[in-house]
Amino acid sequence: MATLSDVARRAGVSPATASRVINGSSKPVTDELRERVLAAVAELQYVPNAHAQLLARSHRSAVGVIVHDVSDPYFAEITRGLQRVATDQGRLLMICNSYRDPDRELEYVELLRGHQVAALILAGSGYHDEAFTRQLNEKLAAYGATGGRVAVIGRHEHSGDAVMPDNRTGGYLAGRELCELGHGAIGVVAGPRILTTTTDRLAGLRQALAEQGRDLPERRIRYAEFDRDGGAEATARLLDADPELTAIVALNDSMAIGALATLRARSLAVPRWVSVIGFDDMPIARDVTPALTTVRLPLVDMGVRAMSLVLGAEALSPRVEVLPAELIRRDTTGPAARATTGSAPRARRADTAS
Amino acid sequence: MATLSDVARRAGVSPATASRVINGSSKPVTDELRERVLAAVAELQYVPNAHAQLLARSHRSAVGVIVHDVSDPYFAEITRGLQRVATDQGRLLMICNSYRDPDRELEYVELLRGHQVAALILAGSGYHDEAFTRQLNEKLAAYGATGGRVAVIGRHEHSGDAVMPDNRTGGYLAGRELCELGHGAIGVVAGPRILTTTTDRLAGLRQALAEQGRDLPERRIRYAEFDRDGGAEATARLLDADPELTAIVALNDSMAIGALATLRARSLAVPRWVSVIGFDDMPIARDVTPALTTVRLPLVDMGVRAMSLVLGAEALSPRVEVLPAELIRRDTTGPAARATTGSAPRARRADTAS
DNA sequence: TACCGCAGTGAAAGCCCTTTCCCGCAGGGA
DNA sequence: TCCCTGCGGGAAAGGGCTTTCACTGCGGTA
Repeated sequence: MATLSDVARRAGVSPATASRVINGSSKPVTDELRERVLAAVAELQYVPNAHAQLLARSHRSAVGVIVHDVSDPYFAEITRGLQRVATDQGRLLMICNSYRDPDRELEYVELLRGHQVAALILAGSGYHDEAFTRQLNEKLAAYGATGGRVAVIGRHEHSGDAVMPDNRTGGYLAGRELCELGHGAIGVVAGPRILTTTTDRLAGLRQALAEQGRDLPERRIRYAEFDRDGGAEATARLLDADPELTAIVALNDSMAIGALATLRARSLAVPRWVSVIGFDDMPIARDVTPALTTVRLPLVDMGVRAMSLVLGAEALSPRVEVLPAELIRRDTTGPAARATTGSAPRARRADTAS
Repeated sequence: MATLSDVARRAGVSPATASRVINGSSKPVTDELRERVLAAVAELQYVPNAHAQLLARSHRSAVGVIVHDVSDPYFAEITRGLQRVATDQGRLLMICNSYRDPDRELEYVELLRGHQVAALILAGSGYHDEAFTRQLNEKLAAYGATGGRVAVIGRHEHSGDAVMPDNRTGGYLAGRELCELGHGAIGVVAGPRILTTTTDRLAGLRQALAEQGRDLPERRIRYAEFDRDGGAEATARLLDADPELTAIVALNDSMAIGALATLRARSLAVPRWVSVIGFDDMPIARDVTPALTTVRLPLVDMGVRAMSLVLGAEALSPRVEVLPAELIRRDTTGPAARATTGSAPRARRADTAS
C-alpha cells in the first residue's frame, strides 16, 4: 500500500504539504504543488490509512449503534432514522447486532468505545436483569465520563437521554379495541418475559381489561421468541389450551404474522372466528392478507430523535422523549364471533371470509 | 480516555509489559505483575484504542462488505451467510449500504481499502454501464495488487472470484412453469433495466417462451424499482395496458408482494384470474396470502461461499461458483383462467378463491 | 532603509499501540 | 569458577497520518 510519504516523495514535496492538499486543509498551497500531489495520488492509487488518520486526529466523528438485528424490520426502520440524521451531519455509523445477547451487548459497548466513537446509541428492549443492567450502566457511565454521548431507544433502565415508544399505551389501545369489539377470551402471544418491552405492552393491555373489570390470567399468555416462528408456536400452544379464544394480541408484528400462519393452518378464519392485533406496524403489515390491524410506533422518527439528541447540544439533565403509539385498524380485527356452535368450524377454506 | 501508559504507570510497569498482559501475548509475565496490570485496567476502565492497535499491528483482519441494503431481505440473508463464516474465523465485518448508487459503491471501495480490510465482498447486481464497470474493476485491481482479496456475489462484470446465483435458469423455470399451466399472456414486473440481474432473469424467461415458439414483447414488461412499491406500480401499468394478462412474473419477491397488493386492490383473484411468480424466496414469501410461488435462490449459502472463497487459500485462476435456482410451488400459481367472459370479474371478494 | 506581516513550505512532534531487540539475572553444566 | 541458556522485563523503534511551529522570501508600511 502506498503511503503518504510515497506520495510526497513522488510529488517532490513534504508529507505535510501532501497531507494539506489531500485533506483540503485551510492552509494555502500553490496550484503547481497541488497539481503534482494530486497527480501522484492518482498514479499511486493512494488511499489514506483510515486508522492512522483517526489516530492522528483527536476528532471523534463516528457514532456507534447497538441493535438487536438490523435486518429485523423494527430495527431496520429505526436505523433508517438514525442514518438519515447521521448522514446529514457527515457522520459514519458503526452498527452492531447484539442478537439480544446481553454479554454481546456489553462487549460491543467496549468495542465501540475502543473505536473512539463520538456517541453511542442502544436500541431495543431493556432486560429485567439487575446484574446486567448495573454492569451496562457502569460501562455507559465510564464512557460518558470521557466525553462520550449516550442515548437509548426503548429502554428505561438507563439514566441518560432516552427515546421511549409508548409501549404501555400501545398495549392499552389494543386491549380497548378488542373490548369494544366485544371480545371476551383474549389470548396474548408475547415476546420473552425478560424484556421490558414485553412487560410494558402487557401492562397496558392489562390496564385496558381492568377498566372493564376483567383480568388477564397467565394461562392466556404464551411467551416465545419475538419472531415469526415464535408467534406461530405460541399461538398453537394458546389455541391448544384454550380453543374458545376469539382474539389474539401479538406483541409484535412478526409474531402476528406467525399467528396468522397458525390460524390459517388450523382453518380458523380471521377475523371471522379470531381477531388478531399486532404491534409496531412494520411495512409488511399492510401486505399480509388480511391486512394486519396493529399498533403503530413511529420507528423512523424514534431513530431521528435519538440521533439528534446525541449529536445535539448536551443537556444538563437527561432528556426522555416519549413517542406516542397509535392504533391502525385494518382487516384482522372484527366483532367477536357469536357463540353459536360454541366452537370454531373445521371448514378448510374459510380463512378469508369477511 | 485512559491510555496504555496510564495503565502501565499505575501498575508500575512498562507499557510493553502492560500490552503483553492485556493482549495475552505469548511472552511470559509473572503473576504478580499481571495482577497489577489487570487491576489498573479495571480501575481505569481502560479500553485499548482500536485505531492505534490496528495501526501498530500490520495484521489486517476485518472484511469489508458492500451490499445494496442490509435490511432488504435478499441481502439480509446473504449477509447472514457472510457473518456465519466470518464469525467462525474471528473476523469483523464492515458492512456498507450502497443503495444501488454506483458512485457510492466506488466510494465505499476506497473507504474500506482505507480501513485496511483484508478482503472485500460486493454483493448485488452488476450494472450495464461500461464506464462504471471499468472504474470499479480498476479500483478492485488496485486493491488486489496490494494483497487484498476480492469476491463478488451475483455480478459477472468482475474478473476475480465470484458466486453467481443462476438467475437465467431461475427465469427459465418461472417461464416454463407458466407455459405448462397454459398461460398465454404473461406480463413481467421487472427491476431496473440497468441491472444485470434484471436482464439475466428476463433472458431465462425469454428462453422458456422461445422454446414454445413464443416471444416476450417489450410491451409486456414494465421496469421499476426492485421493491414493493415498484412492483405495485409496475403491475398497475401492466394491467392498464393489457387487461387480458393471466400471469405475472415479478423479478423479485418484494415486487411480487407489490403485485399482489395491486391485484387485490383491483379485485383480481390470485391465482384464479391472475397467477403470480416471484423470485428469491425471501422468508416472507410463505406468509403472504396466498403463499407466493417463487424461484428460490440459496441466499445464505451464497454468502457462505463468498466468504469462504475470500478467506480461504488464494487460487491461481479466478473461481466462479454457480448456485442453482429452484422453483417453489405455492399458492399464487394455477392454470390459466378459461377465456369465458373475456375479462376479469369485478367481484370484490374473489381474491382468495381457489 | 529597516521592519513588519504574511503566504507558502518543511521539520518534527505527537496520536497510542505493538513488537523487536537488548539487558540483567538466576540456574545448570563443564 | 566460568560460561551458556533462558526467562522476565524495559527501551525504543516504528506504524501512517495531522498539525504545530519555525523558517524563508516577498510586498508593503513607517
